Amino acid sequence: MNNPENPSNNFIRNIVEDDLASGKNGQRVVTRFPPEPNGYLHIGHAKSICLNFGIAAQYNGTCNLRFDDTNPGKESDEYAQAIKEDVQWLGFEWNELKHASDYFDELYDYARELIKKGKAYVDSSSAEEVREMRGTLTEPGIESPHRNRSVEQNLDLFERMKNGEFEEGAHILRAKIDMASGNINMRDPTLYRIRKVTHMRTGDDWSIYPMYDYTHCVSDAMENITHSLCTLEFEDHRPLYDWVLDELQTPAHPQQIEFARLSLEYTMLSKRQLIKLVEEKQVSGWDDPRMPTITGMRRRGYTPAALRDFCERIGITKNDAWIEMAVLETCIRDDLNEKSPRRMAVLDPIKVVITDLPEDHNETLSFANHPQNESFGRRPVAFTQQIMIDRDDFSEDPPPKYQRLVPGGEVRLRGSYVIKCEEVIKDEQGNVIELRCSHDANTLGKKPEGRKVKGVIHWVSATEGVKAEVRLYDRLFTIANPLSADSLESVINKDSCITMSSCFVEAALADAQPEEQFQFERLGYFVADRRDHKSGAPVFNRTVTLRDTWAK
RNA sequence: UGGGCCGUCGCCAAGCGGUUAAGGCACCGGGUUUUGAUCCCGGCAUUCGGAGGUUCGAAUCCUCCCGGCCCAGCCA
Repeated sequence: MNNPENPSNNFIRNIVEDDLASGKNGQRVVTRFPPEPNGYLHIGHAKSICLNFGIAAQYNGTCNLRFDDTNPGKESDEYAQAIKEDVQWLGFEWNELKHASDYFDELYDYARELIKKGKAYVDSSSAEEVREMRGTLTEPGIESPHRNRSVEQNLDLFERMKNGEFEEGAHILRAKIDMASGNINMRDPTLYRIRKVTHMRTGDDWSIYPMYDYTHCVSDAMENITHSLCTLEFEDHRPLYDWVLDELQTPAHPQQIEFARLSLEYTMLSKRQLIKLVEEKQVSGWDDPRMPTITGMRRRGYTPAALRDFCERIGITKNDAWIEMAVLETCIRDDLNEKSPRRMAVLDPIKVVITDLPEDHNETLSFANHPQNESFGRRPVAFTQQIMIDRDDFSEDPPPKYQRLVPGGEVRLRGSYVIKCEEVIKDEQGNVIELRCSHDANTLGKKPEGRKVKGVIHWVSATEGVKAEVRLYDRLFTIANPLSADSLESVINKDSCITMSSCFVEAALADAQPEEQFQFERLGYFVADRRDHKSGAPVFNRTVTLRDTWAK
């Protein structure tokens, strides 16, 4: 399953393979990823993107990117541009870039065909009346008084709707199916509504816009899609998808197949709710590194390869599955472990003075950039009399099995010498402000003689290191399913973003480029922030911590 | 209560009438290690929501029951 050469099967791949074997679509596999450009893509969309583009790639097919832009007013080119960027960033190339609005003319003509066949009619009932006549889940609906208008009258009204002669809400075009159907989608669904707003592409050309259920199947057919993959909530819409294509002489009749949407613990993948987080400024924007959006994850330092691996690992089924965050984090670590050069950074510094070294001591050490891969090369690291270590790596009252620095104890400075804590300096409040240590000059690249020193801690030269800001991110919510809470606000993790503003990083990090990724040894994987990082003022985001098996 | 769908290890997920019921994550050991990281090795479902039935043989077929999800936008 983890082997890209041999991906685990899923029921959709099985269907595609069966179709290929039977010659159903003449050996063609054509899929599409059809977002509405009304928001940013999130990791749930990534699942769909990987599925659609992945199926196409695996079976020598093609995949289109199609914007489902049938609801002007909610949609914008800004979103469309962002979606294109996200899909490309994830590593996919679409065959054709399409818009549902490309088919507005054909859709209109097909609607006239439906009217002529007596399969569609203009209803002049109000929205409320339509709702009342629809019935309920358990009771059938009743037929509209306008249901039996003549073809001529319907054609005339529909044309005048198109010409903008009526106000919004005055009429709708409905399919004439079955008001008593157990499937509410078949109770004379709306095909067109009047909307007098400017469309992102067609401007004011139209005053009627087709509904999703009518548009999607026709668009799929126009593009000769073979397998139209969508999420489970559209299962009930499939009979309508098929009804429309059965009534019309479209070039093809694609097969709609539904799979379960992604649910990821400790986050939330509802576009509506995500918009709220942005608007209410619970996060800094769509690309806040805590957001489950593609752009947010990118800024967080998640990689395209890791996200693709994640989508492969979680599988495709019809089960309502909740994926643990650990799966995602493992994918990120696996990729970054292999690809990230190592560096040292101290987030919460305590000064350490090596008292048995001259004040101007400055020794250049050579560090491997990757412990398992020599091709990463080496870098110089300055070791000086004054260094910084992380506050967590010193304790006067250590917990059991603590392997770091304690008063009178020894610890290895990574890649350097073994030091011993001789004296603890505190301020008036009793806070530790400095440690005075001695070093064993015979431990550079060698084990100390006659004793074992188990602990290894990272450090940065206090005089040669560079100041930096580091942002520590954590899960956005305190509970696995935030939508189950009374209010989102009550379950937001207040500690999900902690800014450490007086960090010390090794000099080699001053030249990092935005989006460049590193492992800060013993701390985790970090990325130079794509917006705020400057070479004179480095800013890093913690992508994910290292796996930590030490019970805290 | 109408219609549609789903139930295989803590979390995912293969499996499609004959397998000791894959694999991943998590977890628990053990080894290597100047990152408590990585890597390596080992452990982890006599059982497939439950009960009946069909069959030489059932997670796979049938029946009933139990649990869960979706649908009443002129949203997608």
